[in-house]
Formats: sequence, structure tokens, C-alpha cells
Amino acid sequence: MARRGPSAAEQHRRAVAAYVAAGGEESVQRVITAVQSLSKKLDQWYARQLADLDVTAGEWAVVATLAKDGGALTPSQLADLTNVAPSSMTHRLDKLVDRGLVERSPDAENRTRILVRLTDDGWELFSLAIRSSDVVESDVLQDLGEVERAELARLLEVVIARLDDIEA
Amino acid sequence: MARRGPSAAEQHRRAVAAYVAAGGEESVQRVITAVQSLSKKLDQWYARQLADLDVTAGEWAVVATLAKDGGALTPSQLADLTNVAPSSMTHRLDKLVDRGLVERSPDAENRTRILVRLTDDGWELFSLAIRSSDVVESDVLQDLGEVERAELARLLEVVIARLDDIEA
DNA sequence: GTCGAATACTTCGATATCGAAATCTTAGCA
DNA sequence: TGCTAAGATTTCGATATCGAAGTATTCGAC
Repeated sequence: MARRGPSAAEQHRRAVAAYVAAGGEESVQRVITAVQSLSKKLDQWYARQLADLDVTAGEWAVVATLAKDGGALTPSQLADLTNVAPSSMTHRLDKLVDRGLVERSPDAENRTRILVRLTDDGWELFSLAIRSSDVVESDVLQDLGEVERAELARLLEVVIARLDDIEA
Repeated sequence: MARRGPSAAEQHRRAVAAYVAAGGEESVQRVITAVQSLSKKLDQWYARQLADLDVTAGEWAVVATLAKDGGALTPSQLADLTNVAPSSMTHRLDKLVDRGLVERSPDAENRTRILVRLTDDGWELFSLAIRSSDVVESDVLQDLGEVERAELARLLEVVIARLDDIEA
């Protein structure tokens, strides 16, 4: 390492070229590859920021999912939404409960279920992490004006809306 | 599971709302969140497709990275580019070599280094996987015309270009 | 009401990943 | 040349994840 690799822009260019050479369609690969490189880079930043808060990416996924939902979710739902096996969620929740970020409570209506909620500390961690990553994210988007950001968001949201139809 | 969760579009809307409520800026969160949900969904599809080819996501990362580079890379470089520890790469390469997808060869110029290359079978796997995922990707983008795809790609590429400056 | 299937979570054994230490090679300098 | 520091890979012990089996509860058919 230490050796500076190719720039992100150059990596993107090469990736598109390789995918097109292998039989992919250019207009598709330019978009898809860009989404993936961007997401990958963002994930790296998050991992570093979360390390400062002493939280792993997996633990953050649980906290963020609960925060987005706003209420309580079962371990199975959390496993599904965060892409891990249910058995892995058991251990993650054990640690998060130990750290006081989430709490488990029995579901009175169905005793096979357990409900997981964020504690006050969990909400505080969520808010803190969002506010600090918002700074990085704003930097990343600084070359786009309000109009362009809105257009970018609109186009991405069109694609996301399509995802639902494809899955069905 | 089995219970149908909220749609991707609905999940996106909720996520943005939660991030804004926690102190994030809306124009930023709409874009960043969309990039991430899209990437996450794509990763799920890839994982399923790769499973059909009997390749894990980690193994695919190595094959794709070598294909994009076009030449030979060292284990350290591969570990860096695919975001895993160098020690993990050792085992991954062992398995990929066993399966005949990559080959290790000593670097004549520096005997501490090892060079990793795709074999013909490795190239074939790459091409096959790209062509089949291109189908899914085209479906995902079907609501956008050529002009909109180009505009989306352009906006994303502006953001990617910014990444390099931020890292420096 | 009771039996069997389905659901939800946890436990268990195997595998993958990580960070640190070990091994080997190269580069720089006296 | 000989010595030390730095670099690249692998080995090793600890931890996280997975899939399958195990346990407990609920739901539906009879």
C-alpha cells in the first residue's frame, strides 16, 4: 500500500471499459458502475467515522434500521433488512443490548416474537452519527447546485421505483 | 419473513425523513440515500446470480478487480481494492487457485512480491457474469431514456471526480 | 380440544475475517 | 560487505457469520 493507486475517476473509467468489453451495454454500465463506486467509497468513510464512535458497520445497520422504522422490529425483520442470517442477529443484539443502545422486550400478542427498540442512548448515537456524516456527504456533493441535486435525486428515485416492480 | 415489507420507494422515503429529522440536509440525504438503497439492492441481485455460478461475492470482487485492471496485481493491492485484510486475501486466493480461476506467479523483479492473474477460465467467468447481470441492470434502468441515462451518469461522474480531491 | 405444520428465536459446528506476530526479501547506509 | 529498517506475504489466535438443528409458541384442520 501507501502507493497511491489510480484515482476514483480513472477506476470508474476502466471499470466501464472492462464491462463494455465483456459484453455490457455502455449507457447501463456507466450508471451502474458509478452508483457502485460511489456507494463503496461512502461505506469506507462511514466505517472510519463509526470506528470513532466505537460501532461496527453491522451494529450501525441495526441502529439505523430501527431509527428509520421509528418503532419496534423483530430480530427476523432486522436480519432481513440488514442482510444477515437470523442467527447472526442474535449475537449482534446481545452486544447492542450490553451497550445499552437497544432493548429487547417480549411481544405480548405473540410470545414467539421479541420486539427490539432503540433506547434513548441509541437515538442519541443515531443523531450524532447522521449529523457528522452529513458534513462529509455535503462535501461530496459540493460540485452540484440545488437544481442538479434535485435532478440527480429524481432520476435515482425513478430507478428505485422500478425496483419494486421488478421484484414482483 | 415471507411477510412483504414496505416497497423500496417507501423505504427510501422513510430513510430520508429519518435522516432529515436527525439533522441531515434534505438535498444531500435524498441523493446519498438513493445511491445506497440502489447499491444495496443491486448487491442482493448479484449475490443471487453469483450463487448460481457458485462464486461468493468476495471471490467475484477479486475476479472483477483483476479484469478491470487487465493485468496482474499483488495480493496486497487486491486486498486494498476489495476492502479486506491482506491476511484474508491469502485464503481467498488459495480457493480461487484451486478452482482454476486465477494463478499466482512470482515476480521476477522483486521476490517478496507475488503476481496474481486471471486464467482463461477466470476471464470466461467474468464475461459470463457481466453479460447476465447486464440484463438485470437494463431492466432496472428501463424507465430512463438514453438522454436521461447520460444525464444521470454525468451527474454521478461529477460526484466521483470530487471524491479524489476530498481524499487528498 | 388435540394433533401436526408453520413460525420465531436461539444454539451449535464449520468457515471466513480480522489484527498481530512471524518469515523472508529488498533497500539504504556506514 | 554487513547491518538495520521497511515492505510483502503468510501463519496464528480470536471473533463474526452462516446454515442446520433444536426449542418453544401459535395457527389451522379435524
